[in-house]
Amino acid sequence: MSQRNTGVTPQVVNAHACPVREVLDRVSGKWSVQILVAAAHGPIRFTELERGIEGISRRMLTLTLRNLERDGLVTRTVHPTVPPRVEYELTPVARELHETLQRLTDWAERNRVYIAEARAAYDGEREPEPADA
Amino acid sequence: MSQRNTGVTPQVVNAHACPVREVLDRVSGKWSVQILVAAAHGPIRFTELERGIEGISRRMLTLTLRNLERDGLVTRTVHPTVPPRVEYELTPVARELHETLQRLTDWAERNRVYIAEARAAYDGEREPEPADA
DNA sequence: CTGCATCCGACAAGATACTG
DNA sequence: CAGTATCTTGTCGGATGCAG
Repeated sequence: MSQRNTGVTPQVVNAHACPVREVLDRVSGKWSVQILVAAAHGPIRFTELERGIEGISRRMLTLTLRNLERDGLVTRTVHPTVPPRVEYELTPVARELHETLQRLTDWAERNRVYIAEARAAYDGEREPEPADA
Repeated sequence: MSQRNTGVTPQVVNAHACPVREVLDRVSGKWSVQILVAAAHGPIRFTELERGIEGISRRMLTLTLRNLERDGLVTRTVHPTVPPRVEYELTPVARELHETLQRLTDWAERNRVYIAEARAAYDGEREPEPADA
């Protein structure tokens, strides 16, 4: 109970009725998906992820990685060399997820413009003073 | 600039490099998906949603609905009757999304156990004192 | 019935600094 | 190189009350 909960994962979470939310909660972290994508090409090192993701902090990288590992989505392999070398790799399950996410991407791509326009239209109706200063 | 931002939507959002995140951000709201699901069967009224979703507050229902409307995912139809009657319905684009989300659900269903076990195992390794009080 | 405004708590995530 | 610990902040979401 005195767990400080350092971040990211909803540990206690109320039982989800809906399985969709269950997935989303797991992937909804700000960085989870990007890590999944970055690691999709094959084993990748901590620092490579850090530099590859642009904007992520060490903390969030570690945290998110831990959660993915916890859920069995990535494996962590420590090579006991002189300069520590740790590699992360997607598990088969995560690869499936990655493919599914791909579908979402496709949807996003297809409808990006539609949505952007919908937003613009909606926002435009409410702030009808773009005339000038 | 003096927008108070009442909640939910990341208005200003930093340009997302990754389209996946774009979708997720749009759907990652705590209630977005459930509303999408609830409305998938056809036009549905505000109160019906409120009672059907269990646990959602009026505030969040309204806000999430607004966002979905803004993104062109739901349509809002006001029937000018004596007791106001408003119906929400998914747009075709949202229906596509709904189908895609279905894939995610399937993935979740298939691997629910796997993940649960992975978690249990991971957590178990770190708290090896379940002996007794 | 449908919806907005305000206040407030919880938690994810950023910044920074320190270690094996 | 690969983390961990602490502090702070931003934002989501809950509670409540008012209104067309």
